[in-house]
Amino acid sequence: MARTRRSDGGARGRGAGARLAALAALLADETRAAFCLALLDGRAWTTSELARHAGVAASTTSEHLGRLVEGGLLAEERQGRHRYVRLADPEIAHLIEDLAGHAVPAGTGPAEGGPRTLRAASASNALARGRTCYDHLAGRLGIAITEAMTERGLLRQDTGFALTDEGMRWFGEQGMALTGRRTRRPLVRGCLDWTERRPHLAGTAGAVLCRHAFDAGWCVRIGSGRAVKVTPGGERALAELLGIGPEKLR
Amino acid sequence: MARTRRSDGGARGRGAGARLAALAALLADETRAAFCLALLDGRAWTTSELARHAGVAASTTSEHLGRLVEGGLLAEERQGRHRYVRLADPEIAHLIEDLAGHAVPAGTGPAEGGPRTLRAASASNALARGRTCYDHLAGRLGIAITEAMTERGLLRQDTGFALTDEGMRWFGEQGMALTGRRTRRPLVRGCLDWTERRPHLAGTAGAVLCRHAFDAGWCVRIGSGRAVKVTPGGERALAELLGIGPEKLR
DNA sequence: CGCACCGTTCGGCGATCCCCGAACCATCCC
DNA sequence: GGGATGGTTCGGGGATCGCCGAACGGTGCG
Repeated sequence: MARTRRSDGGARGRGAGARLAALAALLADETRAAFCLALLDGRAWTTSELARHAGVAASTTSEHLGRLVEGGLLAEERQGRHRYVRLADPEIAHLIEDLAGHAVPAGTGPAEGGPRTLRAASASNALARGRTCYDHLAGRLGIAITEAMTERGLLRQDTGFALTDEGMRWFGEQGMALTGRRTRRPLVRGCLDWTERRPHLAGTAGAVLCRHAFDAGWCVRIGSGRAVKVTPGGERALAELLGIGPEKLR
Repeated sequence: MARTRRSDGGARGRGAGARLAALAALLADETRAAFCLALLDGRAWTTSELARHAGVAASTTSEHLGRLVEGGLLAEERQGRHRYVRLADPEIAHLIEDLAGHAVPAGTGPAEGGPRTLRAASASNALARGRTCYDHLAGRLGIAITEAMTERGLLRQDTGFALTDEGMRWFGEQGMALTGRRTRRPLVRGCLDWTERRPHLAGTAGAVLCRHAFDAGWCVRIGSGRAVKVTPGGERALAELLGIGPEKLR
């Protein structure tokens, strides 16, 4: 039951606070938060996969997913007896990344907590080396590309975050079309990398570049997670096109 | 008592979900959300002011503020018998703005809900015309400035969001120093305006410009809220410097 | 000093929330 | 058809949360 005694005060429309609270409440549960973080890999998960991942019962998962879908954070797709869910759109993904980036306890660096087991440590290393961040590249790989583009004058980060004219040409020369896209999504945006603490290329251009990197065989996914690995051919291509030395990718 | 049965899964450090949930929980209450939205005006409020604004008891307010401060969202300053609180830093302000921007119910346009009373309608109009968004200018005023700068080649929004070299020079010519600032805050960033649905200038440059606008008498605050009004002198200055016609500010 | 005011702490009430297991429905496969 | 699997619904239990009023400590002012 909604309380009604709220002062409107700001006159920005009654209930702006209530709507903000409702949105935040969707992420204010550990289990739902774990779901959203898992879905940041950009793929669609089934109910039972998420249940196993978070360690809760299937019934619990079902209810949580219902709320997340109704709240607009997730989109669902039914296939046979499976219910696939994924993040509703890149906007949402960026919002969650952003929020998660602020959720690290103050003062703790990248080593934060630290993995407990050997297996976890190696997985953590792989993620730090290269991973996808929803639909673009992050980790040292993403940073290396972003920095190299900046050094080569394709991207400027000193007065904001935008492609230069050369940068636009470069995308075209590589066969990655950026024109003619009519979406509300920004062409370029910076996305703060929580392992590297620096922005990497996101937005439509980041997504196109990521897709191209997979299509051209520059990198491949490791296992079923978000981690990606640069192939030998990818190393050559990145060195040739952007002057990225192999040591930047280790 | 924290539950311990979580699967780590992503190996991104146990408890990433828990931390995200804890952060979101701070905003997941209608009263706390109302506090944060009120504090988006960039000023420091006292406990009792916020209590009156949100329509809750002082004791309730005190407890909420304790949690928000402990969670790092708010900074506090004690002065005599008053406790002043404000948003901890511009990062936090941007995070809340961003989250609030996504909290509008899908499909509802700027008219959303609509003010109930005549007084609320006039206040709402004033806010739509011009307001501060934490420490920079928003509303039609903020958009008009941003668009004018873009048209004049001072800012480019087509391939991201960044000042051009001319833009950097322009700031210097106006006596607004942007160099020599060494903060982790980005020099320029876009901030989505929820009444206009377009980005306006934020970041350090946005804050400097806003401060200059007040110092030079281009605009003044209306009453005690976030709304601002352009002065006659401000109209002349904006027309002269950026070619902004007075109709853009109505 | 004495009064007014701001803010905090504490006890307790009511509501909500999160979880699970059990029962049930739908789908797929043999 | 029959059995296995994925997903949902429902009831209930346990914990947390948000709120208030009352009592209390500090500060400022006449």
